[in-house]
Amino acid sequence: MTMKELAKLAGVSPSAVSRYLNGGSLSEEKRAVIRDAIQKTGYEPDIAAQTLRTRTTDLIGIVVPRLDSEAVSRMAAGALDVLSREGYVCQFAVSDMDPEQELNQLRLFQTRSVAGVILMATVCTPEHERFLHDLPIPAVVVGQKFRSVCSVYHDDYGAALELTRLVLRRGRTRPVYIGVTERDAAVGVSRRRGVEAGLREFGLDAEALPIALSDFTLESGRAAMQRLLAEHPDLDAVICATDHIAFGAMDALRAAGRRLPEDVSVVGVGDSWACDHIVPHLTSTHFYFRTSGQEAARMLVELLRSDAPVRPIRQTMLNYTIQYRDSI
Amino acid sequence: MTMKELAKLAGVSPSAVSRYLNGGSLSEEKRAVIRDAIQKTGYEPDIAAQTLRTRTTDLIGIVVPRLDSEAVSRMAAGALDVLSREGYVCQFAVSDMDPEQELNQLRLFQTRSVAGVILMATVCTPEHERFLHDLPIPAVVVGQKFRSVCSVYHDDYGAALELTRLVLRRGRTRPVYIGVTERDAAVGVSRRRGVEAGLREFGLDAEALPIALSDFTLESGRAAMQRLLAEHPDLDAVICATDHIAFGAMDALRAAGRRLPEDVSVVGVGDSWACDHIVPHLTSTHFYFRTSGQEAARMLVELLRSDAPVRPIRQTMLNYTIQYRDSI
DNA sequence: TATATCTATGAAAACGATTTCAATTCGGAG
DNA sequence: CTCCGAATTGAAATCGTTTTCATAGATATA
Repeated sequence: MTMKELAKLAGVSPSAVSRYLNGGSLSEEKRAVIRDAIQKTGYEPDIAAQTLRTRTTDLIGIVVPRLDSEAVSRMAAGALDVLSREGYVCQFAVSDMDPEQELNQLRLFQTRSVAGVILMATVCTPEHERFLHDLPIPAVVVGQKFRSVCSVYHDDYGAALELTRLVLRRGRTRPVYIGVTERDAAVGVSRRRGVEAGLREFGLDAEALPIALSDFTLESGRAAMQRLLAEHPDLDAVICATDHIAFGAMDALRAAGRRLPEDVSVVGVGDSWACDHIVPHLTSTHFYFRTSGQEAARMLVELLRSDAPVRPIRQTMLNYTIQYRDSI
Repeated sequence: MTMKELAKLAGVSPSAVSRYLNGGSLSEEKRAVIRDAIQKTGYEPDIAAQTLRTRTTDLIGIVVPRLDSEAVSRMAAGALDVLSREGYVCQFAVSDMDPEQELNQLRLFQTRSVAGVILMATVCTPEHERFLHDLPIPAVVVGQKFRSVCSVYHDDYGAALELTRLVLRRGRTRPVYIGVTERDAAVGVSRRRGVEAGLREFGLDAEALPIALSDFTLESGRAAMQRLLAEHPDLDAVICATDHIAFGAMDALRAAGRRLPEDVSVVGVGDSWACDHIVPHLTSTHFYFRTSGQEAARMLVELLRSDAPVRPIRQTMLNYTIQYRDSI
């Protein structure tokens, strides 16, 4: 059923139908006739023809590092929630943690003529900044702070700082840190800096903080913990960049015969649902992942709807909540 | 840059360019000229125009009950993996566990002229069967068995049966079951039936099995456990329809002063990553969620690519692996 | 050599909407 | 009664491709 057929059936011109749908000036009688015809036929306009003609879509591209991760899926759910409520349709692509892939997927989306994109970034390189800034369509970054692009991110520094204070306040003096690659400005750099700031507050030498690097998996966290245990057997606290790393670290500590939390305090970041169910319950900071996705989506919608010639670059940092549990 | 402009620049007709891109008969010289022109201009054909003209797309719609769930996100990741590798683009929609919404979202996808759909179903009603069977585009269901639609599902019955055997073989005689709504044929019905079959194998009265209903949240599992504890204080085993329910049940049992696994055995289904990290480690069955998503995607691709007039209805049941841990 | 079958090619007709554009009608002001 | 602006209307152009269709040349078959 095309608009032409529908028009013939209603005894009007296609233009009239188009005006009916898009709100042009039209007499009440025609309006009624067309309404009836649509009612009867269940006519739906063809989206491909519309986009070809109007050169606009309600498609949003979302690039995520991976889908099967608690933090990411919560962000994605938040974004999808808001966007579909606002009438947009979301296309997802996975970058597989590869910065190059992130850009490739964004390029791919462009050729699919999406109206805007959301990127859950794992890094913040000058190339990324430039690419996103020069993108001809609105873009919002989640999870990393991009100076020249709209972004929504978490208070990584503050969360790590406060967790560190919490640990040191309990009298721990030989903390170690398990972090992730420095290429990740948010998780890799900000959280480490927060920890170092916490150490300095307590008069400790931040330069001397033993650090092991891990990726985002539990297994890798376990391995990192084992390395640290070998080098610093007298450690009495472990600050981890993510909860999963902390879970792995706890495994390794237990396997090494350390009592938790008597011998060693452990903290993570992210407040995974499991924090409350492993033993001991893991102290962590709650990050509002779903909210960050929703916020990014709202930002994007605003950019898409605004017809201002120059678009403001808006940054939103979301706060966190300390979840004090038994692991310290 | 349109095809027309590109053609003029190369000194050929638009048809020639189209033939170059789609493999029509074309002389080697023209081929070279066009290649150069595309090289130079970076021309990309317009997708909207293509779909308008050819009436085909490489868009796939995927409807999931929710995105932020371990099982779902793993399935989704598997599907996305295969589909994007095969050159398709995936649009996601959330049904929010509402069977009506599942159909609505599928309808929405149809108006967006997707080439095919994957539905992660929570129920299997006659209406769903009919709707999907009558869909003019290929469809694959994941997680539920639909007789008249291609589907990929797990061996819910077998997994529940074998877990029940495991529990009873340990000498437990007063098991209880925490399940989910019977509207969910896979999780609600098949798993319960598996448990009942297990009971009968050991000469127990399946009719007398105490059952509490829960939804898919940990909190709800905890509440269900509390109800069962109140009514059957002498229970010595809890079989749970999902791992999250089991986690909640373990919380409630511990709160009630029961020792795990000495006083009560607990088992779940799904093999959440956390099974290995809560205490006691939860015995469960591993389901190949990612594989199910991949498999569904492969099925769909096959349907899309096949030009056979009549499409076979293919069913795939995936096996499971018992993960024997300390909770029993 | 004549005829039939290919390949190579561009002009032009779709695909299904929106958006000029020009024509018509209709009030109301002069 | 005439004239002007606004509201209605449909014909036709347009968006950027793909796909006939027709034609011309080339090659193969008889």
